[in-house]
Amino acid sequence: MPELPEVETIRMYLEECLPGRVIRSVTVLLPRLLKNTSPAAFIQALSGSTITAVSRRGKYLFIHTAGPQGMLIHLRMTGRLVYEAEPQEQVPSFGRIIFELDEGRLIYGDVRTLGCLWLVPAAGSTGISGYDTLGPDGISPDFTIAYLQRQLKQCHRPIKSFLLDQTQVAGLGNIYVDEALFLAGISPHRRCATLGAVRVKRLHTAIRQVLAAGLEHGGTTVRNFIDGSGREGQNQDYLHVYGREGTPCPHCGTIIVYEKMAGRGTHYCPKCQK
DNA sequence: CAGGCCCTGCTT
DNA sequence: AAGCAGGGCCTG
Repeated sequence: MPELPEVETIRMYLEECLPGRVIRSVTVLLPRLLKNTSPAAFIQALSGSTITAVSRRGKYLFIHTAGPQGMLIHLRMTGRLVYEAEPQEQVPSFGRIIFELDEGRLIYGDVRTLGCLWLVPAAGSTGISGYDTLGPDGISPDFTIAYLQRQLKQCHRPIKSFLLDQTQVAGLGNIYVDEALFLAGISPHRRCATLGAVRVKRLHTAIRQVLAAGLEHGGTTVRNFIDGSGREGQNQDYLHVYGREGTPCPHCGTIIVYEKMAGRGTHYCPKCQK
């Protein structure tokens, strides 16, 4: 379940490898991953073009090219992008789309095949609604305390649901939301509009903190995550509540609770988080 | 607002 | 053999 830190970890690696590389050919092993184009149009548009940059907004990766079209990718649950400088004989496990480059190759792999790839215009809006409506990125300067306070004030949902909403803040997923709420001492059930200024500020700090920690540790590998070079992250060793139900809260010793909220597994300390 | 859907591999 | 993992989108 790649969230902002995992996607950014991948982006940073690809940014080292890909710019300047020419896409020689594309093999689409699983056409249904292409959401707004046929395999033929996809291959036609990208073959021969030179990759210029790799950017990220929220959990989306944007592979920019020198041509009129770029590629937008969402890894969803189990997508992965791996660059092989020296391609092996066989396609790696779960390889779904292969980009042969002038040097090496880029492989989009996906166990559960829930990921999405789109062909998008190089400039202007992409026409992909999930991307065009993203809120400020969780680690960007645009995501300010004032912005957070303003949005929360007019929202009556539980805070967990708000934080998972990519149009409010981009990049948080289930793991980092549970962690941020723990650090901020806020219950996932808490209604947004009832949060006072002190707690909003604490939440803002906590969001920044968990994302920074995730990045610093190369992402969180709970099940499937590997980075652009095929390595696992280390941030799972630093989680406070996610996946720790039934164990004592690191602050007060109360047993961490697990329950379903809006279809998501939710982990929190009923004593520390109010 | 909750719940279903998509998906597969691992756990129970 | 069923349950579970859940991001984003869709429906009721």
